[in-house]
Amino acid sequence: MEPRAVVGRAGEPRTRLSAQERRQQLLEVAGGLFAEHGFHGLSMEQLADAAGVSKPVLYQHFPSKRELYLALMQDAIAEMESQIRKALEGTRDNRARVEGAIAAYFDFVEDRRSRLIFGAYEAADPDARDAVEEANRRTAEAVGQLIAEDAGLDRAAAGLLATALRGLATEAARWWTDHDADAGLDKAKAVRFLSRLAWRGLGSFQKD
Amino acid sequence: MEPRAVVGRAGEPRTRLSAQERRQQLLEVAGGLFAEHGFHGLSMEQLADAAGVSKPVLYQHFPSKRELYLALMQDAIAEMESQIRKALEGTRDNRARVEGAIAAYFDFVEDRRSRLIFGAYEAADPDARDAVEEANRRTAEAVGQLIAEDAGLDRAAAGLLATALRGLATEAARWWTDHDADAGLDKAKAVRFLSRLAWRGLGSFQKD
DNA sequence: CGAGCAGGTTACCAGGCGGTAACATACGGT
DNA sequence: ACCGTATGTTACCGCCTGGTAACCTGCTCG
Repeated sequence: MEPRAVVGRAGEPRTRLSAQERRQQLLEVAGGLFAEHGFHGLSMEQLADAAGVSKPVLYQHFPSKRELYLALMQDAIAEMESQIRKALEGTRDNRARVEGAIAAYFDFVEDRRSRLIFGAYEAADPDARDAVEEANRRTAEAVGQLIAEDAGLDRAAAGLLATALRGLATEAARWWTDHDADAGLDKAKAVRFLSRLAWRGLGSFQKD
Repeated sequence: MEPRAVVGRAGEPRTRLSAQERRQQLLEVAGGLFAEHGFHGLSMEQLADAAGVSKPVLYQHFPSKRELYLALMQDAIAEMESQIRKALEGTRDNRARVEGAIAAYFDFVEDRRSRLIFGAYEAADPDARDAVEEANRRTAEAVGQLIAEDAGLDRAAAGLLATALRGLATEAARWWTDHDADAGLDKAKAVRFLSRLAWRGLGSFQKD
């Protein structure tokens, strides 16, 4: 009945955990390590060791390495989509939407699990690729619709612009997380900068 | 003395090639296949088979899989940098520079070898990651300097904007290569669209 | 013509990895 | 107290893959 000191990784206590607790712990450890080393850079044995557990325990909770990775990825994707959509739906002011969505990307990229998504482009698994592309497509669809509405563009053009904005936000966010230390530039300021860039750029397509 | 029918891949003729010819052929085949399947998705044996040759021949020309891949990647990176720099140095009109650079990204992304670069984010190899990041840093530096000059921004801000523009161009270009079929949108038009977005966005930072 | 060498092949090895069968042990209910 | 079951371990397998040693062959040139 006591919490029994759940150990993060490679800790000593070594107590038995309930199935649910163990599963949760494994998901957390796996998320971090896969994000850091990539799918091929991490073996199930390494993962088990890091979690302070033996390999078969992993297979008690997940049917295969691939499925474990995919599950983690889907989760990260869902998290990202949710944050973006929240930013888009939280207001009716398009300027605020742009800024909110960019901020959402920045927040998400700070989470190391975001690497699971970016790393997935390695074409390795078609399912992984598809999952990411589907998510991108859906958000581009949402953004594109807003753009199309107020600029009178066709779907193709709107999709292109939406994708361009996603690229702008993600790459800038990734750069920022790697360079905020040496480039005294706080997140809020960076987000404001990019919003300005994006918003003014979009302005050139305004219908009215 | 005759050309002896160099065979692209898995062809029947099976004639001996000179070391140089063979090396060149292997580089071409490897470039295509690595781009398509990724580093981990292609074995040396598969590669050898595809080239119509046995495995040791590969090792006669390249010391290891890793080095072969890295060499191909470095080559792709050099190609990309060269095209971008050409676009930036070809004119003094900044508007034309933006459009030229975006067009260069579009051209480059159409080359399937570009996948070698994007796929390299899989953190697999630190050297691969570093090579890509260095290239990105160098072009961001070049672009950032132009931006900084005409907008009076500090290095950090200029770097952020430059990175954002790179993200905009690459992601849009990748999207376009995947969707040009279903979204009747020709390249020139797409490039013009994105240039407009980028240029107007940059306008908000103009000094004067 | 015949020998030497560049170009190419077969067959193999060692190590790592995903995955599993068989066995061991802590813990809660009665 | 004790037993059943959920939890966990040791030890192993088979396969694939990067890489190599040993051997073959046909073109070229004296």
